[in-house]
Amino acid sequence: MACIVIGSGWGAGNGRATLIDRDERRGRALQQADQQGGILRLAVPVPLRRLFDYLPPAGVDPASLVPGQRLWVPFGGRKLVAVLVERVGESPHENLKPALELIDQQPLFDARSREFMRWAAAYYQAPPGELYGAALPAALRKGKPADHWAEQWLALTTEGKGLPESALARAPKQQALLQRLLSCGPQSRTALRAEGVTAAVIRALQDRKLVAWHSGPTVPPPLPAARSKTPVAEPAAPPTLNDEQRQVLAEIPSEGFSVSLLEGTTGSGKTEVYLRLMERVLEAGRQALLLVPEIGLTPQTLRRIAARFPQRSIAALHSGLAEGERAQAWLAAAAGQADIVIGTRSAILTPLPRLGAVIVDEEHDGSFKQQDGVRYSARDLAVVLGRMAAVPVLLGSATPSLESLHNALHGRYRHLRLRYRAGDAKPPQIHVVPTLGQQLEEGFAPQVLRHIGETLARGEQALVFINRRGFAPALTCDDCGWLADCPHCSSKLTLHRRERSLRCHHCDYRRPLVNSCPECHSRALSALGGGTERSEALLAQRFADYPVIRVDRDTTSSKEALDRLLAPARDGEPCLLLGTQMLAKGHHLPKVTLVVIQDADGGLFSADFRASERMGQLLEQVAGRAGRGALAGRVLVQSRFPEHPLLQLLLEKGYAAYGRQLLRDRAAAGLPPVRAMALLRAECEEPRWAQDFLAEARAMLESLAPSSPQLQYLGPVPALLERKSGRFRFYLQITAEQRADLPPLLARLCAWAEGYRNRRLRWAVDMDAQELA
DNA sequence: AGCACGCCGACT
DNA sequence: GTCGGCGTGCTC
Repeated sequence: MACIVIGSGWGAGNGRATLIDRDERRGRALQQADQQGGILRLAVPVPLRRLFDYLPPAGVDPASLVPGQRLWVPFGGRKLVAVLVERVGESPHENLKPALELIDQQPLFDARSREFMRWAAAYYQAPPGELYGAALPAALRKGKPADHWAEQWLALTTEGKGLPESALARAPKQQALLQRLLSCGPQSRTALRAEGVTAAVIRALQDRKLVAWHSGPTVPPPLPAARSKTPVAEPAAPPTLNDEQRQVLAEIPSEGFSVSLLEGTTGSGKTEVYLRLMERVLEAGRQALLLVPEIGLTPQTLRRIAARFPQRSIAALHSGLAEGERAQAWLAAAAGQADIVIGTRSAILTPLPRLGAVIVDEEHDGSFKQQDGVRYSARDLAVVLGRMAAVPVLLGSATPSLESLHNALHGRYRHLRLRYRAGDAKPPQIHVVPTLGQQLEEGFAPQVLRHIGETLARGEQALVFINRRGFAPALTCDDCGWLADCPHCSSKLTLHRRERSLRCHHCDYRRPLVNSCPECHSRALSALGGGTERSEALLAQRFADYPVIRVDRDTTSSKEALDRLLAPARDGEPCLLLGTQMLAKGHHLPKVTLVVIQDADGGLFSADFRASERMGQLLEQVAGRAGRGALAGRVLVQSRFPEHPLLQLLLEKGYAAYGRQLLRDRAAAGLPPVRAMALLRAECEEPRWAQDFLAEARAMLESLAPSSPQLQYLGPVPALLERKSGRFRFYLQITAEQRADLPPLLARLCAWAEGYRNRRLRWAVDMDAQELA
């Protein structure tokens, strides 16, 4: 019998439509009343936009199968870890296979988390199995048992609790630990290890049967009341709030769903607002989730929060963790044990049963949008999660994304502002330095070099921002005009002089540097343009008496390396920092009083409509580096077009006014966030095939939903980088007045594309795409 | 995605 | 005669 599947992407057997079908189903339901929910509907980690039905594994009591657990399942000749999403009474499929083995006794994903995943999969057209895969840490994704990683908690036994305070006077370390357990409740093994409590001390108390280890979920999180008296470590004294901060906090509701956009200048004390909101959440006995950009999860950030909440269990989820540590932190979060969960993008997918608030720091940051695989935006999902959990969401930034600004200006988000820099820091003075017609030295105007020299001579620090790494972005032959380009991409090779190589920044191609032209053998080769390496050479020679520190992906392999590089700058000695975006964010460098932006023009004339937004954010963030301490800051912006109205607006009125103007431009052009946008991307070694696929997709869509003011199509158009790693890339752009119109349309599009026969073609649907690259 | 099955070229 | 290329189809 034909089964009509409604195009929700969750096709396994819902949506039978006719009366006859309904009658039949009633009959079947009666027949199967005794095995209600006897079929398991699972998310299997394959790139297919549907769930798969199985029978319970042999020898497992069906009553012990609960949605949210993992099971091993046979799948087309292999064995995979799947997540039980729901139990159903019947399946449209015949010959269901039994699952192989139940992995978890306790479910890992609670009901709200599963509903959240369902929503996200439908919105982003993501295969549910891949979304669950993205949520799980690697160890659990591979089927490792959860209890293996569960946190161990040290707790007092009944005898231990009954002990007088004066006990063990001759063993001060044991006494201190007992006191700690008495006043703070059970302590995790990691916390104790971090504080230097030795195994010998614990063993001694264990032998006296005063304390015992418990694993993971069996120990409930200690009650807040039990911890507040006699804390072992005195919490770092919270700074007093200024009037603005107090007012902002008063406006963030404690209960129920709300979204607040906190637009706060660099140094205005956003972090303190986050900490106070977290405090409020923790006091209510709930979990706080803090999302930070990839670069923002530094040991300092963690230390600051740990120092503020010494009694609380904090789970940090980031890529730097070993597999086991990550699984442990994730499980602590999912079991509701961790009070504070801090993480990058994927942390939004972690189940948090006691969630009390979601905070997104630097919400404009591009790293919140996943660029491959499941293309979700953690910032946007934070708002969805807040709605589902009925808790407040706080989005913070000095330079809000136009998406959030748009929502705030339309009253969908509360718009909160922090305008004053805390302490006595003053806002920096910004000047444009015209470069057209000037005699530049490796891209620097003479007066800029003079200012750098004066700054260093005063014993202060200068920061030079250059948007390009390497020595030069192109190498050419002066005699025949040969240009070194990438054999796999439509791009030029970047010259790296130290490495003596030519490298493509879009794929992993690299070749040794040549010193004569491969075409005409002329030795007259010229490096065109400049990057960080070239500027470093000039500045190091010009300011030889001072350390010149270059920070880009080539000098800085890890967060630790960045920390090490920046150490002299933090010590406050006069030095010159130069680098790429990496330098723009987060580091507190009070001795920096001069910031130079070598070239602001890239953002003014780009084919990517978001370039101007990013340029404004970058400029504001970089300028925020100047004068964070007591010293006044100065920002010099080099531009060939000092009169450009956008640049003028940004420099004279600041990012707030600039952002509003960009929003008006986006509205006029019918672009996001004023209209919703999705892309169908296609790439193929044979460009014709990608274009044909997209053209057919467009024809299919137009027959389904004709183009109108509400819904518009553009394309196929070539991507900004037309060829990458040997594949030609094109996209079809779909914009809609109503965001909600897109997901159902995209579901039909995916259903169509899944049936498209061309194995060499790769395609992807990108809802709310951030890059046209 | 992965893995089977299937049908045409150069090799122990 | 087979080993193996990758095109096609399927995974509850």
